[in-house]
Amino acid sequence: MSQILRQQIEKITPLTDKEFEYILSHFTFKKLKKHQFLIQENDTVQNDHFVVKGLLKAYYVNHEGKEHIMQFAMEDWWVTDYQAYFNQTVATLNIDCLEPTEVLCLSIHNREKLCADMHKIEHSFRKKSNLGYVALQRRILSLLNSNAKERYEQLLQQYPTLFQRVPKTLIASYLGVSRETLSRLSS
Amino acid sequence: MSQILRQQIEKITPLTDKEFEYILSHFTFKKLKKHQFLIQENDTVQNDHFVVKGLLKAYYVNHEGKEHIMQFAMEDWWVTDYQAYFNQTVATLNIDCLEPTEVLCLSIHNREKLCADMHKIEHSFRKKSNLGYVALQRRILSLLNSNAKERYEQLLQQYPTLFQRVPKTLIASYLGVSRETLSRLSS
DNA sequence: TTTTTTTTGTGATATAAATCACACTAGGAA
DNA sequence: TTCCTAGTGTGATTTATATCACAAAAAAAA
Repeated sequence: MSQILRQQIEKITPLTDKEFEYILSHFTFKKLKKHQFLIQENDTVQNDHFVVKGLLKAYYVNHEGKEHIMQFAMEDWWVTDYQAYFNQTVATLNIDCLEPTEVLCLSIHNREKLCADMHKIEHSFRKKSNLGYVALQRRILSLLNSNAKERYEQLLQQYPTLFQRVPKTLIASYLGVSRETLSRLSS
Repeated sequence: MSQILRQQIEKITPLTDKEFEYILSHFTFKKLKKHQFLIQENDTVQNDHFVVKGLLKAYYVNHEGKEHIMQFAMEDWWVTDYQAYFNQTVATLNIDCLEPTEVLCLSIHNREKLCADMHKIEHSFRKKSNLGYVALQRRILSLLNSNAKERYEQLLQQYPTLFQRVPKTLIASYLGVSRETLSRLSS
């Protein structure tokens, strides 16, 4: 079950069984129902979460009550309110489950402990973070450079499986388009 | 002169003189004139660059010849085409100098060597990358959630010094607004 | 099954922002 | 100094997209 986590780390650096066991001992397991919140605005953010199974959305709700999706997270993805998690402040994002979900939770304390104890794992986290940075840059470029239709097509190409699991309304909210406009585009 | 680099690293982790000397030996120094390119589209990207002095813009030019600024970089900032740098592919961005500029260059090979040799420096790079990730998330949220005027005001608040050094035309290009619209906003 | 909620499509209208066009200004270069 | 280019402001018009409104379809709940 947690093999999916091991596989992810081992894409960057190989581990012995002992090492992985040690790493895993720093995580806790959490099971959530559909519609259940992982994090709500103003919560203190204890954990980063590795998705073992399921699908979540992390989103910001503005003063008009409008949602904007920061990220989706499915199997093999990490999700939390990173601003709050890294700076140990209060959440500005909400994260809830679009499907029944299972996650492995890593507190900031355990994360830092792991990184201090095991150079390997710090290496792996650095690499992951670098890739994440590049992915966000791509998204920014897409927002700056492309119109609604182009952004839709780019997303469709990048994450084709997402479209079978997520309603269009939410895709629209991720792309920064109204659902009506998105509906007109795909036809 | 390179003390500015040391200061940045030491915000995360203290260094001995020896350690810093060792780190610095992995960098090369480069001096550029105004309008000179640090990276051009289709270049192979050898280095990440720490700005010691000056100001640069990293931007994407689309098929219509329109520029979109991915980031500015001034003193104490890092800049390169990260997608190309980390994946050792060819640049899609251009980076050039808005002012006479001095940078310290770190090849990907030396970066990885430093990180492998010195757990401390890998730690520092991980932390930096995490902060960068959060900053990009904020920018995405700003693009999704705010109109031109709000984005302008957010930027003004976040980087007030930038506005004294960069023409409004470029601010517009960073914000994803036409220069005419930006001009009408600020009045 | 029936009922209720969520998701989607589509018309009509409003609006923010882009584009085109031109003129004015200021700072560097000759 | 004079020229020239980069930067800026502003009007007129167009365009992409948001918003409002309603109905149909699909999915979930009872």
